[in-house]
Amino acid sequence: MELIKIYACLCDLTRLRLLNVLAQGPVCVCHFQEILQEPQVKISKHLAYLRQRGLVQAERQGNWVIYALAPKPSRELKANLACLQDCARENPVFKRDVARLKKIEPACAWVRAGELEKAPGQYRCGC
Amino acid sequence: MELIKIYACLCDLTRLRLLNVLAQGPVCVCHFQEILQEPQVKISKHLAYLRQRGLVQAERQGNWVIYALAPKPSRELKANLACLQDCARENPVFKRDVARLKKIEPACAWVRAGELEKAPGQYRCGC
DNA sequence: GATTCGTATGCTTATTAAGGCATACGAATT
DNA sequence: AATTCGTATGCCTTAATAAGCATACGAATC
Repeated sequence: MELIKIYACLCDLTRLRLLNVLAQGPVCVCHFQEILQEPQVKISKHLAYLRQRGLVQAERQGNWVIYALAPKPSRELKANLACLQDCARENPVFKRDVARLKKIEPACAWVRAGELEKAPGQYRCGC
Repeated sequence: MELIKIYACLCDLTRLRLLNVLAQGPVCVCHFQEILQEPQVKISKHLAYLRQRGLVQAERQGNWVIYALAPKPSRELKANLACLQDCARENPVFKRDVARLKKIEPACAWVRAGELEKAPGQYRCGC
């Protein structure tokens, strides 16, 4: 059942943090490392977990892989992500993550825009 | 974190069904068996799981143990139970459970009211 | 006191998942 | 071609969980 799958995705702190950040917009893996302060393997595996279950989408842009929330969420998923957003609003961990996101926002926007193709020789992320 | 605990409780179909039924009011274990059509051990263990994590409350009345939703749910719990109710509304499994509940409603009400004390010799549940 | 009923718990087996380490991969650079 | 960067995956260990069977428990009955 769809609902079970969703709740299974939500019952891990790392995944909750990932989804909370993604609610702000697409983010690449290295930025997640910076924001969550967690090792790359951990981030990558949880993103794979979410992707396999359809909560999240990945798109490669050069060296980076940019993740985003699923484009056409089911009713259940939409409702639960909204609920999570509501619950996360007052939580220090989630708030801190979003704060860190805002700090590196320029880099994220740059990556999201796909401008790397226009900027050869600058394939370093800076994370 | 509170949220993780909640989602862990929600990521099992049996527990989801239990909570959905409990949203209608207190129910005793044997009625759960009738409603969910699942063996007693399964029901009992999942109820214990929910109770240990504070989502649910148990009260003994004679031979029966009557379960109810936690009296003072946290903001997160309240939000997620509401979300579950919303998502469950259109699901055939959940709808069927509630329908079965309505069918045996009289017996449930009788048990809930604690009238067993006034009716000695009738300790049989009828499930 | 022995039995019955409704419920809970201990034990076992199988599945799933988390975390970390090492390594593989594709793309871009030199 | 070799290297570097960002990312993914295989393997391992450990822990958590689900399910079922057998059995224990408390309360009520006989």
